Formats: sequence, structure tokens, C-alpha cells
Amino acid sequence: MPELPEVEIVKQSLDKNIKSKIIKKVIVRNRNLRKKIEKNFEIYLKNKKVIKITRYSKYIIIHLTNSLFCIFHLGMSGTIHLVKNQKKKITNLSFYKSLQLPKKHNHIEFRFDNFNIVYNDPRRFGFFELIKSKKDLFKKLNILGPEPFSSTFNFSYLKNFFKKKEKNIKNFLMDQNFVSGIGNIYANEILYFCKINPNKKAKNLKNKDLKKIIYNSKLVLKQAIKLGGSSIRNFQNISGIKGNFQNNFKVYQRENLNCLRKNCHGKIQKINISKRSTFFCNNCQN
DNA sequence: AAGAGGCCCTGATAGC
DNA sequence: TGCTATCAGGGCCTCT
Repeated sequence: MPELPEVEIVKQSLDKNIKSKIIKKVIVRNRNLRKKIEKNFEIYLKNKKVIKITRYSKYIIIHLTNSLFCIFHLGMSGTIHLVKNQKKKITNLSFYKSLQLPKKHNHIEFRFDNFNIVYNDPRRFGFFELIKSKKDLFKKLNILGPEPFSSTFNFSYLKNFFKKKEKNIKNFLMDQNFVSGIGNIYANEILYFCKINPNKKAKNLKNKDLKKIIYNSKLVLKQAIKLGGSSIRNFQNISGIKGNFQNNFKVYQRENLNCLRKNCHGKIQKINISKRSTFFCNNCQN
């Protein structure tokens, strides 16, 4: 659920709040995230200064002194919260805006002078990892495909990549080795704007389709970032919504509703592609 | 090599 | 009311 735009929002908030600050202490309450948190995680981070925060794809990288990097991924259900030391919430860094810290699944706590950063993740698909050199960081991120915003994500790249590929275009948009940062929600939305059927084989896409994919990937993600990402699903203990892009969904979770395109009389259909729910207009996305 | 499918995990919800 | 089944899905793994 957190895709590139949501992760970008978290990154921006972190940048605002913890840049140039010193991590006083780290507490790990549950080491069993998607990857086991290494034994010396807390020791490595103690008293380190945060130089800057960057993001690549759906990963956030906290740059610390002495070429130490803390890289993390929110997985499916990970959220970051900024709380005062007295456990009173002052700001929210997650893309769900909550009034207080969730009761369960607060796995990691980073203590700064006047506030704590808490990582909450019910499903534990996210992870935190230490990377101890620039070289290793590069190695880790280099296996990912370009972001949609990259100049590498261009016509000839797509043209070459899709040659003889039998797989459908929707799965490619979600394939992080092809293009990184797009997940299920935005893959659906992007294909709607392109008027391309999600089941269409990549090799059968026309040149003009490739151009549309490049254009609309940038467009949809940029718009989502501008609106603060998407806040979806009914997390009932959480009130208020930070992101607003969910109000702009054209197809996602709009099963059986009318297509929003002018003069299109189609209905939004829901199907499964590789066990992921897929939404598209049965008329304009032929 | 490419692609399909399974698995990790918890919580919300549907159905009986 | 209380049980079970199903769905949600990002990334990594195995198998064909």
C-alpha cells in the first residue's frame, strides 16, 4: 500500500523532523520483521547524527555519520509516527493521520532529544537494515529498475524491455526490476489514464502505448505526491486522513461504478491478475 | 530466461 | 454470538 508517493511523504516529514538530529537511543521491541533485525542494530545507531534522508523507490535511507546507512521499507502496513517523549503525539509522519500511537505492533523506537520516532507495522512485511558502506548501499539499490521520473525510463528502454515478453503490462508496472516505485494501486490508475487493458501482453503494446505509459506514470505519481499520497482502507482506530489522492482514484476500488471519463459509458470491472485485484473500465480500456 | 505461484503476516469483513 | 474462510499485497523465493 505504501507506494512511491506515500513513501515520499514519509521521507519529507522525516527530513523536516530528524535531519541534523542525534539518535540518543534505539529500542527494538520485535526483531522479527521481514528480515531479522541484526543484533547490534541499537548499538550501531546510538549517538549517530542524521545527515540526511533520501528515498529510492519505496525505500527510505537515513544517512548517518561514518558512512552508516539505515535503510527501511514500510512493506504493506508500516507507518512512522512522531511522538513526544511523554507519549503524547504531536505530529504524524505516516500517511494515515492518527491522533495517538497504535496500541499494538510498535516494533522500533528511535529516541531523540524531545521526541521519539516509532515504527508500527501489524503485518511485519516491512524491514529495517543497516548498511555499512556507500558501496553496499549502491549494490543494494542498483538491482532495482529506474523510477518513473528517471530519464532512463524512456521509449527505447520500454521498447527493448518488452520485446518478446508474454507477460501482461500490469505485472510489469509492478515489477520493481523493470520500474521501481509502482504498486498495485498506481499500476491500476496509470493504465486507466493510458486506456490500456491491464491484461495486454507487453510485446503487443504499440509505440504510442509506450509513450503513454511513460507520460502517465510520471503524471499519476506526481499528482499523488502533490496530494499527500493515498490513505486507504478502514483502520478504525485511526481518525483523520493525511493523504487525499484516494479521492482521485479513477478505477481503484470502484468496482461496478461508472467510468469517470467524459462520454465513456463503461463500467469499472474488477478481476484478479496474479492474485492482485485489478480494476479497469470495460469500455475505454478495451 | 521468463513467468507462475507460494509464502510471510495480522486485521477487517463476509458468511454460516 | 462465535466460529471459519477470505481478502488485502510488496518482495522474495522456488519450481517449471
